[in-house]
Amino acid sequence: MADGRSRAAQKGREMDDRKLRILLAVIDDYVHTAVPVGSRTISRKYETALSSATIRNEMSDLEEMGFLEQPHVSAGRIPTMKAYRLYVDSLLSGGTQVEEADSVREFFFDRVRQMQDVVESAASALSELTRYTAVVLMPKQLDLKVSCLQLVPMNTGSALLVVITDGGVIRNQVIRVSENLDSDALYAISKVLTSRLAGRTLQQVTEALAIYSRYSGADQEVCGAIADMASQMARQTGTDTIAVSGSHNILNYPEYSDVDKARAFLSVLETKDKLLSFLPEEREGFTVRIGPEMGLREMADCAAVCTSYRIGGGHTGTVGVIGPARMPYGRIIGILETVGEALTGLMGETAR
Amino acid sequence: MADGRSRAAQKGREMDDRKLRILLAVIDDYVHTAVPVGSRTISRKYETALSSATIRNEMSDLEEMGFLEQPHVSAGRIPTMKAYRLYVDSLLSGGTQVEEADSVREFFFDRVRQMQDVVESAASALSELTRYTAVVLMPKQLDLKVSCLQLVPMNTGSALLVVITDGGVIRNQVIRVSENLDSDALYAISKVLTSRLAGRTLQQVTEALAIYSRYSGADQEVCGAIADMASQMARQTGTDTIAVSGSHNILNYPEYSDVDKARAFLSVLETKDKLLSFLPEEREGFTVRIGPEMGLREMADCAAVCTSYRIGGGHTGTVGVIGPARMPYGRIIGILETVGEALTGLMGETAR
DNA sequence: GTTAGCACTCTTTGATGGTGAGTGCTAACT
DNA sequence: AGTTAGCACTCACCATCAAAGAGTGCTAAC
Repeated sequence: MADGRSRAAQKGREMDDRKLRILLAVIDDYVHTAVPVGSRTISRKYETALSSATIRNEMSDLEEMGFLEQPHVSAGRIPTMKAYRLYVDSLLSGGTQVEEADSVREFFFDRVRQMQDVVESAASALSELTRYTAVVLMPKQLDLKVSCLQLVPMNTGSALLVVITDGGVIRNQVIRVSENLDSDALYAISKVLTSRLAGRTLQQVTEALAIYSRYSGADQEVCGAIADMASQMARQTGTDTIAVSGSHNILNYPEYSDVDKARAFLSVLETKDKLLSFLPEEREGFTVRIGPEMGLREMADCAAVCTSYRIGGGHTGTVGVIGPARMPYGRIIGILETVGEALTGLMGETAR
Repeated sequence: MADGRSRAAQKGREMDDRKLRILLAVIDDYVHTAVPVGSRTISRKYETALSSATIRNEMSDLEEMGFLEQPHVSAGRIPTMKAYRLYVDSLLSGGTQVEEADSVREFFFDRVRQMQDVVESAASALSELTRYTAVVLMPKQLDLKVSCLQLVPMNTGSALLVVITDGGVIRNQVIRVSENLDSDALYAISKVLTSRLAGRTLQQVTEALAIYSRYSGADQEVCGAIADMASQMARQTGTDTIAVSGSHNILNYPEYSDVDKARAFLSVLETKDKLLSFLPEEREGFTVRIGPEMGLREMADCAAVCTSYRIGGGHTGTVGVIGPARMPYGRIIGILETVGEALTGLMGETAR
């Protein structure tokens, strides 16, 4: 029994180069066909030098090692979550191929560029490119500082309040103002407001205005509206803003030909909390969650590939792709890298 | 043969009150259960005074008249598109019940209100309330007139250009400006621009700026950007802006338990042209397209219920619900009425 | 260490027969 | 005449069963 642990007996249980090649071949084939892959397939399509029997032996070992499994005893093998994990890890350690950079950029240029818009078109571009579900998360920005406030006249009695923050986040809202304020008067108010409030966080603006409005009788109305908006912005930028696109792409994949499964998947995407639960905290590089790592029963056979992008002020957002565990990770990571870079670029531009 | 057309022979083919009641009962039952309904069901649940045999005779007549059909010879009956049409027409001629007004309004109030946002939250509210797919169309506005242009300083070298039109449509974009323009200088430019351009349509603004920029050397950059934006806005507001929400609700209904059907449905929603093809031109009241009236093979067993809402300037947008032909039209129409009114209210507010 | 051969397993597919819901028709009833 | 009971008939649905095919594990030979 003691030599059950000897080198010879262990031999079959160690990962060697050939085993790895076979495993990758199985993964590759399964990713494309979604059909359990048999030894003969590998023998003919990938390792033509080896016979199916040899492959069979190796696959048997790989199964014992936990990288493959059989849906039933006489079907081919399919990769386990552990196999995908290995596969992804090997991808991430090497460099990733970037080929689709051009088409990615094309997707962006035609569109209006403002924070929200950018986030949405990024999601839509990403889902179209990958044919999976794309998620883009706007960074939380609890410490946004106001850099400019301006009132733009609309009709008499109403004006558009524009707030610009250092992160480049722009928000505007229509407010009611006293009817005898013309364009110049509004501008004068804007200047005063900006000089007093610039550099403060949204939270501080809310507080400051509560005090300020006591002293200025006439503009009380305006101050109230601004305070409202500031606190609303603070709330909004403190919460996560999410853009999801291409959620129905999931229907293209046979693992979701069961409508109930598809519905479960889609309903997770609708539930902000659940969605956030498996999107990683901001961090460098790529994060890949596979199967149980997602932490949700409904997502037990899914995977999520995420990366982060930067906007001004040290804030980072998250962008990712969600699909069945059987995904072409290499391609996804390549696309995601480009999209992440494009986002960093565009957000920078908007923010500057 | 001539008296084959006599009153007696025709008798069974005329719609009388009892036939109508039975037809409505079949529709009602089928709408809720999605199962072909048999004579016995009607006899027990609806027309308890009549025996199943009598119902059977009437249903047979109704089938001959084209209001009912049998999926196969010994199944119950299901309503035809013609039946839904009759049903909807009778609903529309009477008043509609509005019960859910409160919950509709609640849905709106928490949200940011700006044109685009309003349209989107309307779609989302509508789909959540009805559990069907909701579509909201922003009105085309080819004749929008600029009422105000203003440059708001951001960092040095860039400014936010805000354009306000008479329809209340607000658009803003970051543009680069000469670095030695401070807040006051930008305001001065804004005043000049507004005074020269106010009242013109976006198209005219584009043209005017092409000329104007020849004379003013320094601000050429700014003018170019404005011209760009104006033409972009003109293009955008000339095109239809569509918000679709709850498209996956379709999966809740058994007629779409076939994934291929669901996919076909969803892909229509993604194709702007197809989507627009069955949304009615602006018109008063409710429009209901049923089955073949949709004009798309993929939508042959669907229905769309639409109504319109008004924004300032005589423009009207469209809001609608899409689902299987088997829909609780009464409820849908009620909800749609409230949403339409709410939209008219909110858009008015934004626009004023 | 690799491969050919073979028995075995288990899904898939198609055919078969029974069951039940629902109909149409006829004859009797009001 | 309109309504109802009764009955034969049809057809989807379901379970059962057998044949086919794909793929494996094991053994023996190379």
